[in-house]
Amino acid sequence: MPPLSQQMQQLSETCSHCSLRYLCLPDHLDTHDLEKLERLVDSGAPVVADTELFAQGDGLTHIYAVRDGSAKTVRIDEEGFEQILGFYYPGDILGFDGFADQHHHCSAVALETSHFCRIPVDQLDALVDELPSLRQRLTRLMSQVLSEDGRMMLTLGRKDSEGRISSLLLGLSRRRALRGMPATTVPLNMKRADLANFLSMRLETVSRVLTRLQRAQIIKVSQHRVEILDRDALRERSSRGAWVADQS
Amino acid sequence: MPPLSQQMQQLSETCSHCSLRYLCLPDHLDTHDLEKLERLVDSGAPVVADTELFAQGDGLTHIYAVRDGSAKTVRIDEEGFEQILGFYYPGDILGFDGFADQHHHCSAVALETSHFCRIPVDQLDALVDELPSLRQRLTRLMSQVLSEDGRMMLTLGRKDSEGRISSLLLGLSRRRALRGMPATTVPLNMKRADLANFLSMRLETVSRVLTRLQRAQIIKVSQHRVEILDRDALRERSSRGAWVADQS
DNA sequence: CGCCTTTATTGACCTAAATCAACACGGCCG
DNA sequence: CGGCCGTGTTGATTTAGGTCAATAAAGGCG
Repeated sequence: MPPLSQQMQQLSETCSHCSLRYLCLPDHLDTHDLEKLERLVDSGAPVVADTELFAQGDGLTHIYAVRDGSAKTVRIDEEGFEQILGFYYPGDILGFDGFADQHHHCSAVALETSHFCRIPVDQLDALVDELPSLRQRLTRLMSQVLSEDGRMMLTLGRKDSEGRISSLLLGLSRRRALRGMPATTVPLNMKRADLANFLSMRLETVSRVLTRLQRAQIIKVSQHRVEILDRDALRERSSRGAWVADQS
Repeated sequence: MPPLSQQMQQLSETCSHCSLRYLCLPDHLDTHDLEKLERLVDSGAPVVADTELFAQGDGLTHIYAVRDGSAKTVRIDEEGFEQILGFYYPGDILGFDGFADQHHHCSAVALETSHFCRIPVDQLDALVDELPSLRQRLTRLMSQVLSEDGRMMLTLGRKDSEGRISSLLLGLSRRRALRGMPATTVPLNMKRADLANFLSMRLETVSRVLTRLQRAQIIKVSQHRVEILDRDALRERSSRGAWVADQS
């Protein structure tokens, strides 16, 4: 048996054996195309917590897939305001927004010590011209993000604090389920301030809502881990908060 | 001289002569590639106000480019809440979010009597495999949307009512400038309720803010048209409202 | 281990904007 | 021309959640 480090290396570099291949880029590629993609992928050294994977404004050289661990993307707008745009888990792709002008429009930061697959954009680009299946896969992934963004705008715009937290928890739980992980336990690896920023609330409010939901026996909070006790109640609250729009 | 109808027909179907080609799909395509794209484009009949171009859930058969007029996209989420996702002007593309699963995730509705270029997705898809330049163009356009969505989330999350309205007005103005139209006059072709829905405010608040800005000599409102009198002040207010996030 | 910094919770107060409600305007049709 | 309905404006009241402030855990480090 090869030493562990070499084993990991191998694991990291073969999409074909990756347990996340159906979530990630490789989905829907045949073995031949997949091989070609694999050759581009390079799994770098582990990225420690709070380290930037890429920074807003950087040229777009790579896109990244989360292998293990987690990350957030942050954007600082023209006026200097900071907004967390999303949290990313194994199988998620980081960097799509850089295709617009070949520069990243947000920074990506590891939430914990994590591993990422790096894919050089120029080579990917060339390969995409060669493999229609890969192009289609990329298009779909981007389109998915688009459609999730829509959902997020709705959450930010229409839901009250309880609705936002509930939606977030359900969303994280759903994404865990997709990855075959226990969906009743949701680890909140990010800080309260990150949650608050992402949901556009104050961290005091996040705290309050979490304890309120806990008192209502809907969740059980323990520092950086939430147990979902009553999923239906959570769903109910995630929509309750939303207000109906006026008729146009 | 050919009759007007025929003249328009011709105008509609040749991207090469379209004044919007640098905003729209054709940008960066050479004449040869452009010709091939042109053959796909079909400009249908005029779409009257409040008519659906496509409906949420419809299969993705075409994507659309606004030729003249304007449109909005609306999404109704699982819980029945309605959210306007965006307003679209000449040169903008509608339908990108359908690539995820070949179904539209929102409806598109004309705000006024408008013309759209229809592009059949299956043929576009085939052409994209053939023309790397077109693929790149599409990727960039989608990526642009992604990056604008980010900006919008920031607006919805962090800005107060004045900031939201100001940002919207500046945004619309900027987009007019891009199209070579007078940027100090911004027509608000949508209803107040649409504005309110889009910005996640109540229509009363929209009204109040507009009059407040008018009283401050920053804009001049007349039913469905806003004159920007003091752009700097508007810019100032568009950021003033935003609150700073807690440090992570 | 104990100190100090960072992160999280809880409380009291206040403000922006939602809500409720009345009213005004403009266009359309009889 | 006058009434009516859709649309927009303005006012009074309420409330969710932001703000300020104090306290409590938790984690890091000499």
